[in-house]
Amino acid sequence: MNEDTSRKRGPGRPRKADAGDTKAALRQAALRLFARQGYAGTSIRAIAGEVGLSDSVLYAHFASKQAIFDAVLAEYGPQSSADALASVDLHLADTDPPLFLRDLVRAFLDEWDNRESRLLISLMARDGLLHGPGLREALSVMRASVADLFDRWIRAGHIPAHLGTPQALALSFTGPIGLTRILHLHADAAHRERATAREEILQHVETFTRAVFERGVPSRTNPTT
Amino acid sequence: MNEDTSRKRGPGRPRKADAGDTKAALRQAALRLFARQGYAGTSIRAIAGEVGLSDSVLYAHFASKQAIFDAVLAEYGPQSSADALASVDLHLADTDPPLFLRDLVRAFLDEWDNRESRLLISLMARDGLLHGPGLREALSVMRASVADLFDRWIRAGHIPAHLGTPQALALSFTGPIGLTRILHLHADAAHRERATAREEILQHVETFTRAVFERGVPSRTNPTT
DNA sequence: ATTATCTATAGATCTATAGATAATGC
DNA sequence: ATTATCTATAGATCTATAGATAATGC
Repeated sequence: MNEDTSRKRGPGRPRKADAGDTKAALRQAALRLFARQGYAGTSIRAIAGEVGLSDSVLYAHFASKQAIFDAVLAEYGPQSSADALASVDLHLADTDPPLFLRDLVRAFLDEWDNRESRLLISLMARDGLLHGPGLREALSVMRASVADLFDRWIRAGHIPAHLGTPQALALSFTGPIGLTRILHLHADAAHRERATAREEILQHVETFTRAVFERGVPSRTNPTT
Repeated sequence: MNEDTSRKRGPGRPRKADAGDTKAALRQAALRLFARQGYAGTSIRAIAGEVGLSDSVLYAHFASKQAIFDAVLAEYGPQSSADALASVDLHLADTDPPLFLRDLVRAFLDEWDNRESRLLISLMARDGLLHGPGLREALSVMRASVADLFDRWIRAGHIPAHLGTPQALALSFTGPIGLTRILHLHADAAHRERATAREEILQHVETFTRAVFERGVPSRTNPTT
């Protein structure tokens, strides 16, 4: 996608053929290195080196090291989760809530499994970003919208009212998903680890819907030894 | 507990009265700084400065910077959770599982709310320790023992067998707890944030037990505000 | 003699800037 | 003239070591 790094560079502006989007390449390299080694553990030199350029090139594109980090976060940071939501059939939310939740989670899992999402998780697991205001707000918005769904389902009789508040249900539902994402869907996780994580999340969704939704329950099963 | 840092130090071994446990003081300072600024973001000098000593003192107690980090992890790192388990009445596990779970979680919450546990969480939210083998193994052991409980309860008829495997139930139960701990029970969290986190965890436990346990509709336990 | 601290310093590395160089676009 | 790169370097800071200094314990 980018420059031919095997060709030796000299001073001066490169030929048009060698151009490419240097700034974007630097941002991507910075994301990779920040994710693996953290902010303080990543040097300007290392970022430039990844792209095959001289150190000082960074300062032609960004004002400072911190500015690079900010640019990375702005580009890849906590997004609105509109993408994953858009791919779900919202009609199901009223007709078949368990199926709707399953589809919703599947859509998020697809989103979370790609390389950039995983690099973002690795990045956030460093430099204290897990405890920063950005994630807190993103999660707060997310959980509120899930709580709205549960509120609707309780009032429609799909969920018994005595189980808990919509907010409590939202935490019980999203908690295992969020934890598993943070712990296992990161950049350094092997394929096997990620596959297991996805399976466990889907099993949680099944367990949760069977335990919570009114209609999914066959009348009474006697415990068999 | 430690030295009187207001007194000016000169060269040479300090008077006995000023002694204190320098190595422990250095470990504690290192934990604080590593938790707040990460490994690469914390200098030998900063650690020594926290204790009010000269930089090179570190090398009288530890072989290298990395050795300090390792010593911190060995001292404060992922412990066996024996402490929290010991304080719970194991007899309840057979007679009143929901009450047992509530007590168990309360014991963990008390443990997790102290300063050192929170510093450890902050430390792990940096330097990639959330994705390291240490935590993975600790969590694996923990989840397996919770799964054993659920297995027992399913076979004793306390939980319907159709809801899910003991492993799935263990994830559904521990997930929201673990996520909330990681996100909110850290060193920089305000008192208010932590109190809310504890409440949410306990609400999840109530919701979960009501949804999962067979006898879980003695409906009016008590109105929790 | 041993221990625990200090000062001084070597050598590496880091961020950032200054100024040179060469291709581009007008 | 502008843009995108380069080389060279300043100044700060970092880890680690060497050697001095003073209290302790035998």
